Amino acid sequence: MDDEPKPPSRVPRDFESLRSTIIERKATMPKRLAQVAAFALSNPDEIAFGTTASIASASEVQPSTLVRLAHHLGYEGFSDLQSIFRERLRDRTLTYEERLVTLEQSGGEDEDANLLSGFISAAGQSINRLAATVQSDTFSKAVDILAAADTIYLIAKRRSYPLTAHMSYAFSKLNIRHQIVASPNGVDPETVQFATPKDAAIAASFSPYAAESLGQAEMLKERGVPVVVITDSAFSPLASNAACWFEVAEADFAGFRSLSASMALTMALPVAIAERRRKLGQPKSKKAKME
Amino acid sequence: MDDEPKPPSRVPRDFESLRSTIIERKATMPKRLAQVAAFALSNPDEIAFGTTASIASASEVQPSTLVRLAHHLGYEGFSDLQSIFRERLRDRTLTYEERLVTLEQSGGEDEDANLLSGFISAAGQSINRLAATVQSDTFSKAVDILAAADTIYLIAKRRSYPLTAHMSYAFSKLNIRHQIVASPNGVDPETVQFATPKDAAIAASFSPYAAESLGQAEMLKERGVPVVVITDSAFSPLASNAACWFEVAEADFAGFRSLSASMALTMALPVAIAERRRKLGQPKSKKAKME
DNA sequence: GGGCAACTGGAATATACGTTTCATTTTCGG
DNA sequence: CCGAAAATGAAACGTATATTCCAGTTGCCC
Repeated sequence: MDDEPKPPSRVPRDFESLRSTIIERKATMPKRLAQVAAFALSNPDEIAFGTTASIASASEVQPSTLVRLAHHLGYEGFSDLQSIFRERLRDRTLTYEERLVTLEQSGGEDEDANLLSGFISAAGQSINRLAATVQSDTFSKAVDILAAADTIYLIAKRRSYPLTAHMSYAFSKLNIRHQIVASPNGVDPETVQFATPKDAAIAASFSPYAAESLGQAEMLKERGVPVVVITDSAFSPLASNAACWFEVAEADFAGFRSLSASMALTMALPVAIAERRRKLGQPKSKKAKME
Repeated sequence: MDDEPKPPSRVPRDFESLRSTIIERKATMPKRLAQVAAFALSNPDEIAFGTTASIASASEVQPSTLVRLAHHLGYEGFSDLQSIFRERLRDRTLTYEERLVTLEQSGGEDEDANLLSGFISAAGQSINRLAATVQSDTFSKAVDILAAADTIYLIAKRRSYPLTAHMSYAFSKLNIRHQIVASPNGVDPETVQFATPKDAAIAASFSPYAAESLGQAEMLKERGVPVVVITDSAFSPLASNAACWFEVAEADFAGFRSLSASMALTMALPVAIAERRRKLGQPKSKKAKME
């Protein structure tokens, strides 16, 4: 009955602590309690909005079990437990989509503002999609390859060029030897010829794929240089040549595709590479430093 | 009593329609109804989770007024109205922060993944902040200035250079005459000297401000060239020289600041300029086309 | 395998909730 | 300024809700 006298372990007052607590204690819980606890974590919104009756039938337990779970976790009752699930939704920061609706409405007929909000929205969508689909193992593999490289060749033309521009800056700051394949005097093919299998490359290209980028990536592949690819689909001609590749689905607006997601990726890469090298005693970057 | 027989105007079933409906009809509503309707729009979470009693006291009306509002809008009762506010929270897509917590937990000790999620998170924060703080009038003013310009000079060094790189691409695609102030052979000061008061410039720089950018912006200002500035605070040395300026607060991670927000802004600018010129009979871009 | 504690299901209960009702006040046209 | 209609405040009402209680079942230790 008096389950709650638990002075040692404090009761979680925010969703994340509650989540950990449940995961931690689930193994030692009675069957029905564990059952409804699992349901709660996979259907948090159901707990937030439902009633004891509705949740009970959805999770196939008795309403009383919900109260028992709450007591078991140290809460005063189901309502107390429920408040945690509600707080989670309550103060959630607005998504930009929602903010932008407000912006659009306040702006009224202001076409400029609509344009701006459109691009902001596209950027947000891209970021969100990246966050949802990121495969961390692909990222790790890319870092493996690039951290082992002597020189990293950077290939990205036209719309994707800003990615290269930023990576070049970051690599420089981090003492990582690299070479942009974008000369003003047309010696790109020759630049690529200098690459050896001890080097590596990052190639970014999105539909419609720049012919130059494809050709250069192809050439590197033939020379045995591993190429890390950032592109927009599995059907990209770049993907087939890749040692590993990222699929980044950028949203577009007014015909201009966002670069936000790719940019986040290309910001993370240099730092991750530097970090990896630091751990391994920086076999490459040290060399680069000396010259 | 029978308020609801309103076959013509359908009852809004999603939050945004409800919002519009309320805004539209607020003027013709009785005092108390308008009062609680306004409260509902500014405290939607309160409606979603509160009870008639709690909402009534918070908005300083009687509980019955809530039911009256619901009926007035055509709902079956308060609970029906409340469900709209709940749906809004229910299916809201997760914020990346939340997704990334999951990513971090699933990734466990994976440091690479943490780095990546950090950059994604920083990008998302930047976008969100921009969405929240955008002043559309500043944007309009910037477009006014730039649409009237003969040639647009682009100034952004080092970390901000990708912004210029993208704008140059977009301007080219849109047939807008521009000049990047970033020559490989050190003639930037001379380039800037060509500018006249009929031109305009976009300068982007963030702390620590690149001395070159400051100097060139200053020089343009002295020559009477209006400068649109993108920077990170009102105290930026660039802000004082600006014809108009944007404050963009980029989040940073691992010492590298995100460019997502500024990038969204610099994507919107060229399109907005092109659009403005199209409306005004493209007095400048036509000229640029001919030469 | 017996006995005890823990767990579970289902009904009982007190409460809090949304809603309705009605008296009072306010608004506005004549 | 009067009177009808609308709007409002306050209390009463029925219902659905969270919670408790108790009987039945399961699991486990001695």
